[in-house]
Amino acid sequence: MLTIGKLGTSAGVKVPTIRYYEQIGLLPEAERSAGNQRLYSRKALERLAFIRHARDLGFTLEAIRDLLSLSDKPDQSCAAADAIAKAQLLEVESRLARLTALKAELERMVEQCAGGCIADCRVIEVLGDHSLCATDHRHGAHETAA
Amino acid sequence: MLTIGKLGTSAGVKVPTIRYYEQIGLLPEAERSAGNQRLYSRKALERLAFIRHARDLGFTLEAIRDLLSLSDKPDQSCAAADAIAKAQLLEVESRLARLTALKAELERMVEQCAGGCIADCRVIEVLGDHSLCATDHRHGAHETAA
DNA sequence: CTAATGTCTCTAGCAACTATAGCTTCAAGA
DNA sequence: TCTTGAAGCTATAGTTGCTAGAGACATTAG
Repeated sequence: MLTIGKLGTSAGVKVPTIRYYEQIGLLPEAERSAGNQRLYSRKALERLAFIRHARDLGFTLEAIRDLLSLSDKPDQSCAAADAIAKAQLLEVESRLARLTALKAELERMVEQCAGGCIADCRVIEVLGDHSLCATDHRHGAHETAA
Repeated sequence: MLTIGKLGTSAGVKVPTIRYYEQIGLLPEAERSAGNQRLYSRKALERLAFIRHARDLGFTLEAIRDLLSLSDKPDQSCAAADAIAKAQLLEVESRLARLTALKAELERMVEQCAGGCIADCRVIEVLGDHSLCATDHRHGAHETAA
């Protein structure tokens, strides 16, 4: 059995984050030692590694919750898991498209800056006037995860 | 003079967001009508449009605060503004790189899923085992803005 | 045995809003 | 003029995914 610290190091997750996952029900309540400290099995480590990996891939905790409950039912169709992954892929693709446009706009902005004073600064000017932009980066989906 | 609603529509910013910007000092306190309602000038509209545009380009409110205070000093060098824009460009580029890796991994995952049952699902399997991944998307910078 | 480290709970904070409740003000129609 | 409905006001709490701190207890190395 692992203490919370060992578990965290093994899975690459910080200790308070593990407690947080338990608190929101993403991890089951851990067993406790005589002195009330959390103890974790190999299985718990696997589950946490799963969460960690899915987070790294940008899945929300809600999506991970669903994926975990699916992975607990090995006999069911994987259509649902597939759908979640596909949705995440779409998310990532749309963010990618948006970021690509942003990058182009920022590059344009930075290139045009001749380095004079603020009054002549293209950075400030472009920010103040969207019509100076080449691409349509308006009202984009603002994101939360990587 | 514009009411807060008109201002919001003109700038493409929601009314509560405008009040929030005022609250955190990004917008100056608005003038008030006899009945205590906020009233905005053309200048206020420009300032809000600037903020909106910068947000669309992914600048944080902190960065925008700096850019705004710079834009109020037209005689100074634009080096600082330039630096902020360049930092933002770097940010966007690093997010882009990360997202590109994520996309590849998600595509692999989704492609490999044969559509059977959970026990055979590549999506679940790959999530459970990082070593099945092609790229290094581990411990990436998790972001907040677009 | 003691000191250092690890763990415990609880609360509050971060960004950047969004939503709700319960009130007042305003503009337009009857 | 009255009334109704939209728009405005304040204040507070919620969102996501953690992170940081306080103050107390547990464990372990020397």
